[in-house]
Amino acid sequence: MSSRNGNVTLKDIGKALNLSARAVSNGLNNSGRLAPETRKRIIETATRMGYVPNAAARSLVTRKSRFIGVLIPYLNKSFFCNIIAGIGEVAGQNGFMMLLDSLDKPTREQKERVISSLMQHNAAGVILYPRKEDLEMAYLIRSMGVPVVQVMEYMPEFGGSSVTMDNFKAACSAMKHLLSGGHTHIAYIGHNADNAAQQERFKGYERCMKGRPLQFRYCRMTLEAVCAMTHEMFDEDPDLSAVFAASDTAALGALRAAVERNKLIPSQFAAVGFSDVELAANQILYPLTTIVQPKEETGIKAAQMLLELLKGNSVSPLLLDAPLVIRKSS
Amino acid sequence: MSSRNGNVTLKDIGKALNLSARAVSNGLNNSGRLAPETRKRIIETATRMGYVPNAAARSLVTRKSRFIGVLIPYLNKSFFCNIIAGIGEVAGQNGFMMLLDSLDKPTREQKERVISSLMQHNAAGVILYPRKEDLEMAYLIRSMGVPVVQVMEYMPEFGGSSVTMDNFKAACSAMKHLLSGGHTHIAYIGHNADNAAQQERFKGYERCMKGRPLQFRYCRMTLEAVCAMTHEMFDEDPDLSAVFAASDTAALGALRAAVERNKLIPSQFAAVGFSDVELAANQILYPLTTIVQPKEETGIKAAQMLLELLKGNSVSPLLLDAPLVIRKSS
DNA sequence: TTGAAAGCGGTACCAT
DNA sequence: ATGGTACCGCTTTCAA
Repeated sequence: MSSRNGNVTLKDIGKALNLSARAVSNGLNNSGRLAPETRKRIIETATRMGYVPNAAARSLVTRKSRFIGVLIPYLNKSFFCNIIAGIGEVAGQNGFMMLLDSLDKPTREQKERVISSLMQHNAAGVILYPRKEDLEMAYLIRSMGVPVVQVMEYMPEFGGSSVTMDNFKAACSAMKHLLSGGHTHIAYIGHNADNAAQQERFKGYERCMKGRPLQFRYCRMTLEAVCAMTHEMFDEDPDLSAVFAASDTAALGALRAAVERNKLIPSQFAAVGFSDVELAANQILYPLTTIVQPKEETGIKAAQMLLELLKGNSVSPLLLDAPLVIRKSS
Repeated sequence: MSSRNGNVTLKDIGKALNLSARAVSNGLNNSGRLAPETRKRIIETATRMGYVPNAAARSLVTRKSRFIGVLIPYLNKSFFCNIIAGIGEVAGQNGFMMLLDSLDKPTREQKERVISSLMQHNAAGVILYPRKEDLEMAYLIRSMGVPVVQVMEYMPEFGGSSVTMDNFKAACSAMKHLLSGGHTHIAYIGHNADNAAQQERFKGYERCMKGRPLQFRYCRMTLEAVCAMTHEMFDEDPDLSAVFAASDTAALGALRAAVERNKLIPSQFAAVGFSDVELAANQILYPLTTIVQPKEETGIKAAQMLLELLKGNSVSPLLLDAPLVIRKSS
């Protein structure tokens, strides 16, 4: 009698209209055969009585759900939130909900919990920001018959559907920009070398340097660590005048080192980052030139792709453009 | 036969052990009376067979769910992600999932969709970052018998459980810090005045100014807008030497204006922000002194509070401390 | 201590 | 075109 969940069932509506539950179900779902007149009366009465379908009951019998599992490494970084925001938008518009799980702790226990929650709720599909260590989990999910869409990164061993961006091309556009600024001593700062996207960025750097002496380092992506490392690079090559970094934080760290050495930005030192996270544009002094990873768009496209997959349609991998936005750091 | 959702049911396990479904259910849930020996065998067999409970079936019969609705204004800001990360952590540890909804579009349609999704899935409880315009929705949720915990902000008209922070006290600690730095011409920059938290921050400013002439503005919280406005304030009061802002972005905007006027930071101009979002610490030149809103902790405590509520325990509103972190902007 | 059976709210198949 | 009915997987009440 409590109004929890409306407590109005199909049976109730049927009783009110002298119809069977089945008729009401068909009426509301636009399925089956039904006199248009009846259908109309059903819909009217349902809204009047405040009917709300029970997702659990429906899911139980259809063996389907309207849940999209969303698996990302971290929840508390704006980068991932932006992707999620895109997914959530499309999901919501289509009556789907996200089941969010972060994979920050790569323990066996956490992975099992994630898989378990997806299975318990019978997730219809999964959107995954993949990392090497998640490969096994991805296979497990697929083996349950659940379609997986990879976003932003891509595990070629796993294959399948994906929404990614052209890291090589993006890196080249960043490099061309620096080269056209007259820089010749350009260093690359990356995060790790065993990740496809990062490798592509480095390849873009390498290619555009066309045989000029390379200078590159891999470093933990904190302002402080990168700053210290950039000082080392200055010591090594006093003519270093630009950095292309595989992340925004790294680019900012390099800029800090340059500022500490009293170099003028951007004439004596320039930096280009990668991602366009919150930090990039919101610098007091040197808003960062960077590659704009289309985070929200990636989420949107991935959700749309997954919905197509769920309809049984086939889809092709999608490669989005990542433009360069030029600000004051270059 | 497909391994989707394991497809192993209680009945299957019962068959394998020559037990009834009920016995198995009781065995796995540690409920009912059962021989300890039997219980052990049940659990063993269940794990061996890869049993995964069907959340829909359980929810259907118990009329409960293990979903926590999480309602926030925006998904694509790090501030809210940090709160969500805290909630998700506790939820996951307790077998709950978040149902995330953002209320960015304050249309009737979006609100109905949000309510509908909560009802369809029979959300056990809701964590809400409240804004004035969400009051009606909050009442609606409560009227369905669903407990609501407010986080970060607080609608006194609505009352009930909450995890917030002492904005007045925090503002005072920021002001004391500025005053102890010798500043006397201190301005306040706020966002809007019809929000309890913001009002408290202003009150803290006002109180600490102890009758000194106040200078305060309300402004859209973008770096550019605040920067322009700060220039106006400098024109009005050339002795202005510090700003206490109700947000980090605003503080950064003020700093930019000061830098543009060639003021030395922090000796000639100081700024203190509010929140400690990603941007604050990650500035190339002037990492921001700011009040640290305990975002993740707020999420954690709110989730724990909601779980207590769901157990039928009573809880008291929680007021967290928000420390000042001193960086280079002051 | 355990089994049998009913029923949660839907959907789908089989009649009529 | 519509109604009756079985059943999805689980919990719970009643019997044994």
